[in-house]
Amino acid sequence: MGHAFMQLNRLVAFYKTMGDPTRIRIVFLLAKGPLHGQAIAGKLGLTPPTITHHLNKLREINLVYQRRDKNTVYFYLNESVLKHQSGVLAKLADKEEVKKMEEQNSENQKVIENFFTRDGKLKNIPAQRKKKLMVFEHLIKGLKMGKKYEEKELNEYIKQYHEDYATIRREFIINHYMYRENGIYELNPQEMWAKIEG
Amino acid sequence: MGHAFMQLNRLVAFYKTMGDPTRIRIVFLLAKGPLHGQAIAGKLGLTPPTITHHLNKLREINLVYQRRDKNTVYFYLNESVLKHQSGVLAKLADKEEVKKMEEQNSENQKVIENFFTRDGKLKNIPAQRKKKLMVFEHLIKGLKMGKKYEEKELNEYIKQYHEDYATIRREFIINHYMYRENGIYELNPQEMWAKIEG
DNA sequence: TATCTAATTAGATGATAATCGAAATGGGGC
DNA sequence: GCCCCATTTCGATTATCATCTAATTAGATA
Repeated sequence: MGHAFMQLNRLVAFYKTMGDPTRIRIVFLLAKGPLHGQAIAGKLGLTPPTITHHLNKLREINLVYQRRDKNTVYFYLNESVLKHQSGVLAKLADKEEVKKMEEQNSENQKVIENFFTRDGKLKNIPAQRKKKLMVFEHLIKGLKMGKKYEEKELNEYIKQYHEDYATIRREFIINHYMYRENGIYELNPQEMWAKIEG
Repeated sequence: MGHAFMQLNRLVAFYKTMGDPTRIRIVFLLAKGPLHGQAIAGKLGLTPPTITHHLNKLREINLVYQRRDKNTVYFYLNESVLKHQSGVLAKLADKEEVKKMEEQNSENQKVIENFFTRDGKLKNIPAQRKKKLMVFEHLIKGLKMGKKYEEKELNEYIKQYHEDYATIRREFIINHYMYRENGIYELNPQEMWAKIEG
């Protein structure tokens, strides 16, 4: 979707998951067609619990899905994810792509500079969706991954930047930067947009 | 190079290495141009020893190289490796490519069946280079990675398959499946061709 | 309901690895 | 020859993880 920010966590999770011989072999097997657990265990010479373990890892990064037939669970490869994630790093080998990313990065920075005062306050919430998201992504950088926030605590945090904490807090939820569970707010791990470089 | 066999180890090493946030960030930094160690450490907020550690890992998979200027070492990204390794898994998302691999696999199997007797002896050494390599790759599967072989021991192993152990032993060296160091033979780690599936 | 089978969970073990502070290395400049 | 500086090595710490065996779940069949 052409963002100046990247989901570093997802990318890392993908590569970490693939950095295991057993899982690579499973992916090669599934590329030829779906298989059930015991078939995989048999072909690889490993026990069923081990296969379950690895299929869980592969499912966490959305690389496999499953369908049940009677007692047997068939596992399928999700090819689009494979293609997409492999592509991210490949782009770095392409000078043109790198230049594009840099431009987007500086575009982003310009937006941030435009909408924030020199001492870090948000002047106003951008009307344009793209810019609005850039601003939100900037704001959530000050929040800690995995930490649970009381609504009051979150309001205080947002108020550092802008009066209308209620609107912004709501936008965080709408755009899936955070989620709420009985009154407690937390960053959405899947949506941890992190600037990759220092 | 269109082999039915893959360097599983190398592929896994690549993904394992990239499965770390610090190293991904280093790669993103270097994609924009070379940098020296302390610059990287500064940009990422880590200490120099940590950076050295990660650059070693990245060098092991050939993803970076370095050039020295006075006291400062500049690190460069090796783009072709990045492109190539990213491509391997991406191919699995493409039905056509998978079919090609399967065909090569079965072609390979046919060659093995043609040149070996039913009880596993090698009938003769193929004249055609491509087939010859397939046969050698089949033979070295019985050797252990990392183990050091006396010449006599290696001869014995080859003799299981074929009389002319001297020729075959020499071919192992010529084609870089093994290397020799003062009389001791060992599989070349870089050339451990492993069949990916069970 | 009893039983079979495939899959999963739980728990244990052994191995690998990210990071840091402190110390060592090694080339450059004076 | 001596000091400076970027880099590297060493050792310790802490955390993660692949794999197994044993036990459990749960759907299907009879």
